[in-house]
Amino acid sequence: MTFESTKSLSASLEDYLQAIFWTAAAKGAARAKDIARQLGVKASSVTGALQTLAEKRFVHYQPYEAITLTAEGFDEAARVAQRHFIVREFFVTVLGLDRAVAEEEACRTEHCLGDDIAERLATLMEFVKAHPDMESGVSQLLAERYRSAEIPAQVRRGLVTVADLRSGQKAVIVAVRSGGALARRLVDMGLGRGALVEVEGAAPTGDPIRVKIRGYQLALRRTEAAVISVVGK
Amino acid sequence: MTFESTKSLSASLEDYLQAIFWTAAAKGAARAKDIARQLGVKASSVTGALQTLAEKRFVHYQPYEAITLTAEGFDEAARVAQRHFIVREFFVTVLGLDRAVAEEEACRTEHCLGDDIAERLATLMEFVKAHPDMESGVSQLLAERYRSAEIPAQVRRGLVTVADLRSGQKAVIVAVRSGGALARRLVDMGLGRGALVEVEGAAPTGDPIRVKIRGYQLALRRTEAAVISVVGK
DNA sequence: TGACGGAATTAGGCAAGACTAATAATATTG
DNA sequence: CAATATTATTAGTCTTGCCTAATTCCGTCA
Repeated sequence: MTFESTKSLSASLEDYLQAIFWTAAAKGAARAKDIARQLGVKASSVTGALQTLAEKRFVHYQPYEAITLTAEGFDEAARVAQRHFIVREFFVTVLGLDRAVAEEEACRTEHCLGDDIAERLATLMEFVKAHPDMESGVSQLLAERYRSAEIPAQVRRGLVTVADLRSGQKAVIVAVRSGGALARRLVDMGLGRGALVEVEGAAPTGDPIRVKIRGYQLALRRTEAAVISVVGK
Repeated sequence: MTFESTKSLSASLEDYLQAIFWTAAAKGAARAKDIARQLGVKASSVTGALQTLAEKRFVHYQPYEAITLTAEGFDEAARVAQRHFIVREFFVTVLGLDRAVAEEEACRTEHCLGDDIAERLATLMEFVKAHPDMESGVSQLLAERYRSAEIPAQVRRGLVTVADLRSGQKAVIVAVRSGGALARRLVDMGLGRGALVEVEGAAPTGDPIRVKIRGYQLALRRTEAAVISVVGK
């Protein structure tokens, strides 16, 4: 028994499908050469990919003839292209990325996001566009945070702290951002780089926060928790 | 001349690094067996990956001994883990995804998003949390749109239409969502499934929209444009 | 119609990353 | 301390996806 056709496509095959999609839309059909040029691969690689896609019934392929998509191939290509489009527009309009950068990132992201997420992103984008105050609020916050190329590394450090974790969550400490005595005291308590902390709970006010580290329980003031940068699990 | 260490890691090696990161945080060091179990691979695959990671100076590795991360390995692992965390939390808190689904999607997405985008997502998430009206507005919109599992396919069709495109953008038509006479008229004008349209411009009011199709220019009323589902380029 | 040039295909190689099977090292335990 | 059990490593295979080099096909033009 042979399984000659599987539904799911690799990132690479999705790229071939998209190249055919756009070329066929513009010219009626694609030639191997067009595809090779678009994807930056050699013609022989295209032949191989076409054979695989034909086995999976996504393209009409006869050696030496023009290539077109089957109905399933068209649907599949349209889905990938739609994800690409939505993700890129989201990166540009909501996250304020440069168009060229967004395009490049979208080329990778289109292969790893499900349709479901792409649709939700589109909905979010629509919502943001419909509320100009939010659009400007977000873009202003992003702009002031990423004004300088130097900033991101600083921001990254402080993005998530023990104070941001939910009850029951575990995290690894990556830095204690505080000079002098406080930092030393925290490190002495075991709260150093690489240590695993688990948030046990917090008082209703959110202060203090009970954490567990190396088996010991500890109560941290919110101000202390907020200087401990972590990576959450 | 040999190049024994390259900076960039494959998705697979990033996974190994993360597995070591979490295990080492919990137990001080990792064993090949732990890693194999976490990643669902055989022990022999782990050995291979460790050799590669050791060459790249991301892990301290001596055959048969416990495995720990180097300083660079820790940084790299923390960055991947941070992307994972941010993306998952974004999927859950902003996009309203189920935690389990979000976790799974994050496992793939962590490898294809740049740190820059992850940070911007975190900023957006922070903004949303700080504006309860936005949070509830988005979640309400998402909830009513994805109430039923049947809906997504319907939604997908109508997500992007000719009316949503910017001037100069190209797109492929995937469906004309209109019964009877209008659909027939549009298809007769060449606006059928698979056709490439290019938006030439729109009147200041956004109506009518001038498009080019197969070399011909055409003016579409906004109501017409809005029933033509496309995939944007 | 036959020869040429460009385009496409085949054949064979290489790297990554998984696997199995066999072997070697370490741990455990009587 | 030796026998056994567990864990890790090596060796060799398979698949995917790219490559180069050699060959084959097709259209054009003299």
